[in-house]
Amino acid sequence: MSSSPPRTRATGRVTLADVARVANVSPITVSRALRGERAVDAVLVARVRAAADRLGYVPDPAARALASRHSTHVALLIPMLSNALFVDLMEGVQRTLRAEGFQTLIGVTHYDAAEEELLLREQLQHRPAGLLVTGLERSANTRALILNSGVPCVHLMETSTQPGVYCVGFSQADAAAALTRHLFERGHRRIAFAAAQLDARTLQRLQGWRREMQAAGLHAPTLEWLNPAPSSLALGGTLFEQIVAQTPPVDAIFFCNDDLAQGALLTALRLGISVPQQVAVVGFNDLTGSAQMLPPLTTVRTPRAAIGTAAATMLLALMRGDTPAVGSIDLGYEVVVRQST
Amino acid sequence: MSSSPPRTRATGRVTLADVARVANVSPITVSRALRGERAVDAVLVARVRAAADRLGYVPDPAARALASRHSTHVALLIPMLSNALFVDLMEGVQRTLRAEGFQTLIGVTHYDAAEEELLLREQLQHRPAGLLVTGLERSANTRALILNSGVPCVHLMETSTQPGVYCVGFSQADAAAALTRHLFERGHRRIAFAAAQLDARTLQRLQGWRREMQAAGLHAPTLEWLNPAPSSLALGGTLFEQIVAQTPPVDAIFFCNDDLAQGALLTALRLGISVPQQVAVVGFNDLTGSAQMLPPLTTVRTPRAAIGTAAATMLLALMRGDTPAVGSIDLGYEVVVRQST
DNA sequence: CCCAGAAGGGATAGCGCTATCCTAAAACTG
DNA sequence: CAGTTTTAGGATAGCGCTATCCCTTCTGGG
Repeated sequence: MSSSPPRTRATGRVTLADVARVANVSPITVSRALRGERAVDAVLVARVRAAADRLGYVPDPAARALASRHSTHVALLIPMLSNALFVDLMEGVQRTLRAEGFQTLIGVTHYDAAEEELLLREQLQHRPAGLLVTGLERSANTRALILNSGVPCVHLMETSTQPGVYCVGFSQADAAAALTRHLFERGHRRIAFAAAQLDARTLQRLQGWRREMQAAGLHAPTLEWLNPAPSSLALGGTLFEQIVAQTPPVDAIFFCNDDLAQGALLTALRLGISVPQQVAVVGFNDLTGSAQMLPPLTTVRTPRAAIGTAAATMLLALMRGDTPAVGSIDLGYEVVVRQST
Repeated sequence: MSSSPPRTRATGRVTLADVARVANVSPITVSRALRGERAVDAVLVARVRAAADRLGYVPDPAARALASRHSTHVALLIPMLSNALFVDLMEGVQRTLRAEGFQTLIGVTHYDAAEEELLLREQLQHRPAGLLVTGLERSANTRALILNSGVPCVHLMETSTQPGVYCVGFSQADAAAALTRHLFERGHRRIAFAAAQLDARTLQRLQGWRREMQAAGLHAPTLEWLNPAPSSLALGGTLFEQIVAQTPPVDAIFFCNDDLAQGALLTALRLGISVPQQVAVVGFNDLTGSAQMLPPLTTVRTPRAAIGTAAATMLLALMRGDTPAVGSIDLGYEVVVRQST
């Protein structure tokens, strides 16, 4: 009984060398055959494949990363996962990257620049193959960190004309402006803008609203309700109560996010304030539930999943060493008119 | 100008060897000093630390994984991220693991056993240091995969008395039973049970409700409304409409999840059906918005974040090679009574 | 028919770290 | 104080893979 299995390594793992032995080629040929790297004779490729399958060979990512100096990890930094927006984004990213053999490592920044920098530092230690970050606004420090790392990076949710900066998103300001014009069309004049969190994208929406209000000569500072607290249904309700108590009364409220707007609609029901007759309400992002509200919420549908997919595709190109033809992809938005206006 | 920097490697990376040279010790001593492995003289540790700081040394995780045959990755498999439940779970896990230097890799199974097996296979190729999976129910194949991998594994959201199986969760059936008894106390007799998705935990809740209903002699098959479609506000509304149309009328509805219940409450408002006067409504999980509903929703608060934290802590122990004193941790639940009952 | 160039296989040498064994000195034991 | 054990540093040998260079064979043009 001296016949022993062909495993040689102490770890008992099936290695490239084992496959090479069985296929009767050199290890490097196995490596090339399996990766499709360089030209390898079709006959040998078939033999290698067969041997690998028979032995149940699985390449070791750590060894691969060490030898090639590239991991198969992509770091994705997003502000929150309690916002469905970012869940959709993440799923689009993950699906696309996974199909190409990349792992997605998610970091949640909680809208905190310092936290983002820390997460980035941690992630960069792991030599990610690529980087996906939310938005363009970050500390000079963090920006330098990304640049110096040499890791390809795509920015999500916004657009930019800056050369060498890769983005996939849409114009938050334009979307907010379009929604504001929709309120004008419905005859609303005193339109309040209520916002929470006050991150970069929220402020861009504020700009879009302001632009239209000022152009129409309707802007007034007292119409701006900016609260730095995290966005929530409860806060939306509170803001709504405050805003409707204001004199002279507003005839519409633009909430910077659907969850605030949903909270407002529920509070309106509780207070017996009729929407849109007494006051119209709009939200932003078209989150789950907005269509089920009473009345259903007018909002802006944003292409989150598509942004995730497109950004991941762009990153894949960058990681391959290609230079994308366009550095900034604008995927647009869509005003969804429902009964709240 | 023959003085050159001490970097020797072609990659330009600061390595352990560089630190060793500067600290005037052997590389293995640097390795031990920085990891706190074995006893190293305090003086040397200080010297190594100083040298590492000065050079900006960052260990290479790939090399580390290759040499030690352990990655610092933990795979977390969850059914969905669009359910806030799992987001809370994930955040608890990630925070705990990150503090100990572990990376969390999230896989979303979409409640699909085949998808779960595929994800698991992919993850195991990366030699994770640990595994966190949702629930106990999976194919024999998948269970064998986990067992044979030898990777420590903790199961989330449920409890078990089986030896060698590590769990952190609570009894879904008991929680559902408690909520059913609450409805009894409120005088309800004809209590429908409405469920979607029909995953293992949903069915456990069904069992808990059935147990109480049968014990009270109130059970009837026509009270069970089981829909395999994914849970959503819209589906909750549809189910509600169907159930209230039933004769003889039910006086309460137990929705297996808060999103269904929220959809039901909104539909009740639309239809002018008063809750809880005409029909009481309860949900499960106490998700965002349930407290803001009209009327606020009676539900069961589940300790998601705590489950994530406790499971990660247990996994850390297992990865260290320790055997936890208790294999199954029950973190309980809390019936939250609001105005919908 | 000779030679340049391409195609395809392999040998070699690491990637950066840690497991393992070894050794010398220090700290015990009775 | 000889003999045993502990402590702590280091040498060695990989972990499993790929980058790089080299060599042979084949192709086609002049």
